[in-house]
Amino acid sequence: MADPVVTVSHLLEPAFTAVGGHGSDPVVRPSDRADAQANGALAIAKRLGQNPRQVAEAVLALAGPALADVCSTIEIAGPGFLNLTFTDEFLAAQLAEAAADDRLGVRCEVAPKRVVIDYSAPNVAKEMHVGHLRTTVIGDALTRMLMFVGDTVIRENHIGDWGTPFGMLIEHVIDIGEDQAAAGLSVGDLDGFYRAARAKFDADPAFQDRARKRVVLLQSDDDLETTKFWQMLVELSTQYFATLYAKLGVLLTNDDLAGESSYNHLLPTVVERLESLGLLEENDGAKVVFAPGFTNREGDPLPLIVEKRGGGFNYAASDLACVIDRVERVEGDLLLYVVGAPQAQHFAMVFKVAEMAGWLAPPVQAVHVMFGNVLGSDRKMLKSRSGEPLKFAELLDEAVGRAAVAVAEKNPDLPAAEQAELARIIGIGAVKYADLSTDRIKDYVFDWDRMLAFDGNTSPYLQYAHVRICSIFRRAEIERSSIRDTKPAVLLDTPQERALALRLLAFDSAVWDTIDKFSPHRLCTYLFELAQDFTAFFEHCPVLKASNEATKQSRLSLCDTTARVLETGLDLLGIVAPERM
RNA sequence: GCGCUCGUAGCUCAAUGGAUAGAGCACUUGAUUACGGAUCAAGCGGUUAGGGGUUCGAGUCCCUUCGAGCGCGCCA
Repeated sequence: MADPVVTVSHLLEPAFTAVGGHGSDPVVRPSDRADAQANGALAIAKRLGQNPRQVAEAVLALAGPALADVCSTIEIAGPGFLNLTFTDEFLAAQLAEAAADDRLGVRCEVAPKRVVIDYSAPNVAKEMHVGHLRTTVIGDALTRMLMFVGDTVIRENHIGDWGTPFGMLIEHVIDIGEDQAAAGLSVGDLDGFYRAARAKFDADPAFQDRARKRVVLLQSDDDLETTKFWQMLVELSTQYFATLYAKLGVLLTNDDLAGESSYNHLLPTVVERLESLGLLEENDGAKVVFAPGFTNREGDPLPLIVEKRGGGFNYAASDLACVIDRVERVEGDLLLYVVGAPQAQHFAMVFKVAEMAGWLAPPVQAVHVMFGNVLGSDRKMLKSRSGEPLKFAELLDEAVGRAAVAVAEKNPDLPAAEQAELARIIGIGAVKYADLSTDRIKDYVFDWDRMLAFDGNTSPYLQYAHVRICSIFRRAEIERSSIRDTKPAVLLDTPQERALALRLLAFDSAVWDTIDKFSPHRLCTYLFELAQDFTAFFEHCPVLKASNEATKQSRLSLCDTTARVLETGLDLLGIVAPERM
């Protein structure tokens, strides 16, 4: 057990209290009712079997003198709560320190991790739909944040480029001719192509037979013609994906592709290793591993099938190979899988088996970063007007189109090219923010009007706050960087300035909070609150017409720091902060 | 049947086991000769699905009932 006095001093350490937050035992945080509240005394009281109020008083007696310089008031509030109110000088000093930092006061991980993050994962020769929106947007935001705090992040786009549908798809290519297939696929009509193949497969037994034989040829890996057609399908699809990623503005490129097929060579190894460990059992003709804790419909133990009856591999084998590859070759120590919630049981079983086999062992950790569905206003899976799954590309186009209408209305004088770029920034930002701003685990309701509104918790509201700051500097013809160079003293004379300063200092804990839980909505909430604090400041505290020069310089500094936090924060979400809109 | 994830204001959503459960939208009322009104200030709105339990303290953890969605061996 830790010495309670040590814990107490740690708890109230001024540098720690100012930013409110991140650590193995965070017990101090910003509060609306005081600048910081400390409630760790209760935990200590519990351990020692003492009265919480007495412990709080003891903490106060111990820490009070040390805090006298930085706190204007320290008081016991409630049975174990300490309320700390910081002095303006202390806050100003903390803010100056944060503003001078490229990371705006966000501390880097002491021991950077090597993170492998698996996200997006569309299927070859299949259209991306809204389901891919969440994994792509969430995965990308997490990637940016982990990189920001110093981790090494390896992106892997586990595209579906293998499996039984490819027999059917390749036969369809052969039927309609290579050129026509290429023409159809390159315009991005992946669904039409897939549907045509599927229809033939369902209707024509002879075609089915050809498709099955073609799968065997593909998997035997030595039929040049089959491989050529397969490569063509993969290449055309990935080119199409790349255009969508560029449109969406995510970090993924073709360099990040790590399709299922790339683990084929490891599949026999998976079986061999499981076999030699004695984990593999024959069951109903298949080779399986029984992981404890999983049962089927009848209440019997549920196996993870690694090798199918008759010798084929399925995605469980592929995912196990994937774990081996990511741990042993890539040397990741944190494996993130940004995949929908319906896969929860699958990943639980794969991780369990990987643990049993010793492939996943501390400190290496695998996390299924799961997420809920995107719903329409009817609370059912989001569909297009025609009732089909909404295509990713259509969704992005509509977002940009809707934003373009608003941009044209508000900025009629801007050149067309600039309007178009703004529409893209605003439309795409709105889609991403709508997705990121709610708890990923829950389903969320997709609503065009709400996400593109300029008020409420939306990206346009955040972008607008940034624009207003840029506008101040533009009007005054002051370079933002010049404020950073002169480093004026920050004065916190009004409640709005004080609230803004405290919020700016909480950027660090917002980022870490988000990373600890892999929950981007926490950063969204922070940025929204920051934008609200800023607009309140903007309304009440004239900057350029401040009553004296010192106040003006101070407020310019607050503006610049706010703009940088907004810009940086939005960038961590994959959203651009424009200078005008 | 078993399992997973949910259930918070009229609507959309927040809330590390901590103080009087907070925002936004909508609605009502105010504010502009200020740096972009794409705004701000205020009001209205709650038995956190129901019931037990653990705890100094529960929206949060445990049990249970109800409701919703999704999974449950050779697709991925």
